[in-house]
Amino acid sequence: MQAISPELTTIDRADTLTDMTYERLRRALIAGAFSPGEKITIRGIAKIFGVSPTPARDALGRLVAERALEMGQNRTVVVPSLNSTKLTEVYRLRLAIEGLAVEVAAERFDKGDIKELEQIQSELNAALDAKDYKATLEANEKFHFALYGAADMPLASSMIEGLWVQIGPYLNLLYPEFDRTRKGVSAHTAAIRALKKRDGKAARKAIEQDLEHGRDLLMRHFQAEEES
Amino acid sequence: MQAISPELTTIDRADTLTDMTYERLRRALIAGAFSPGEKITIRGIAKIFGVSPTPARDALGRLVAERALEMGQNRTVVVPSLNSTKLTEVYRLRLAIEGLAVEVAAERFDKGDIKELEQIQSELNAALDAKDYKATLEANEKFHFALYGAADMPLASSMIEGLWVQIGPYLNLLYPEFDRTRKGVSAHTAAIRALKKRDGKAARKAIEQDLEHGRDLLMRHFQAEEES
DNA sequence: TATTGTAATTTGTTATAACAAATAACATAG
DNA sequence: CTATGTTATTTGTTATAACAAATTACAATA
Repeated sequence: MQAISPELTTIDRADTLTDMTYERLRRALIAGAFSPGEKITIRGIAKIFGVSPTPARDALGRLVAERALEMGQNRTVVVPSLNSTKLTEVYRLRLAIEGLAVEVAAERFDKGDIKELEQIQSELNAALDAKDYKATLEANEKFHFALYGAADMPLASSMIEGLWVQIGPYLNLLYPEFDRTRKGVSAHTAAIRALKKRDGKAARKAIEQDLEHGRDLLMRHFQAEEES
Repeated sequence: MQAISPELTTIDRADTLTDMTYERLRRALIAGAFSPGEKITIRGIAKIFGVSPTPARDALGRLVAERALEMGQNRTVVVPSLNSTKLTEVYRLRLAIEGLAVEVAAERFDKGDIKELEQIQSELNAALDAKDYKATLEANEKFHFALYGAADMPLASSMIEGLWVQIGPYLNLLYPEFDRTRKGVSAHTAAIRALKKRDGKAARKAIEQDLEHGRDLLMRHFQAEEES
């Protein structure tokens, strides 16, 4: 009954208001539009996005379930704040899960995937040269998720996304240090080189160094802050 | 203002209907009360637990967000079914995350924690001797989460819980094979022995062997099924 | 001025209603 | 008997209303 033709595929139904509210809120959180510790109310979100409280509540519930937001003791939703303890846990998990994903992805990486990765990396370099940090962050995110996507591990991908939301608002802190040393760039090129050779262990090492570099920069920042 | 006395602590407010519906549904899923592929409706859940559609919908949304349930294309919620591909991913993640948690836990394990673990293990042995598989599964779950809890990694714990929900309904399939060889028991005792010596690597190895044993049993079952 | 008690407001929770889409049931035509 | 079109029912989505708990605003008191 299903016609096999590129013109005659199933129509994907429009997103629900809940889906759209969720996605917009999620992007806003990663972009750092809300401050850590800030309270987020159902009616407030509903007013911002022009929807009724129901989809706003659904979206908040979803974000709390995946720990992108925290449920306070009085059932008020707050933007979680990072400290060095939580940062340590996030990076231990990132190293474990993203490291695993890279290793698995390396087995399946083909010529086309490499091409795409190199394309993204040149975008990243261009953004870095232009001192456009926002574009740099976006390209960095694209790079990592293009890599992990090749592993074909949907559960791992959604876990990784959850971890990124935790630290997303803080990634701006990596600059301009990240630009100065460009250790991230060399780690990415090392990863590409390893993937070409289908060397999963080496690719994992490269991504681990990329992550550890970012972790150390963030950690230095938090420890300096927590002393005061 | 906060009085420091065991009698004068904050009153923890009662769970909401959403919380209770969520928890009951979650336990029911792990216990295998629903068949894989079965559709779960908002009003159906509402009727079962005697609540209005709102908390039922909230609970379903939460379970979908943490992938314990799947959202079908027509927005109907269905109980996910396992196959060998998904099983492979779940166990890769379990080895990575639970392995990490054990290693971290080993650093902080104290005498009291060991005592508790040995207590749970003797419960497990007794249940196994009595051929009470339900109690065995419960003790096994307690053992693992007591172990991971000591790592003090809340994000990791909730991720692990999410992975357990995926395979929960299938763990019954491990018996009676698990009873016959009792490889699980020897892996647990090896883990306890390693924890006493504060040897994180060895403890990780022991838990990895425990998981791999279970994985292999399940994998054999799925592959036999998928041939037909 | 600082603290306390009260009133007003805001908040989360839950139930209900209305609607559109999806599914099931059924009758009709070939 | 099978395939099709129609109707009825069930379903998810969304908005709204009512309530209790939490928060805030504010006045009265010390």
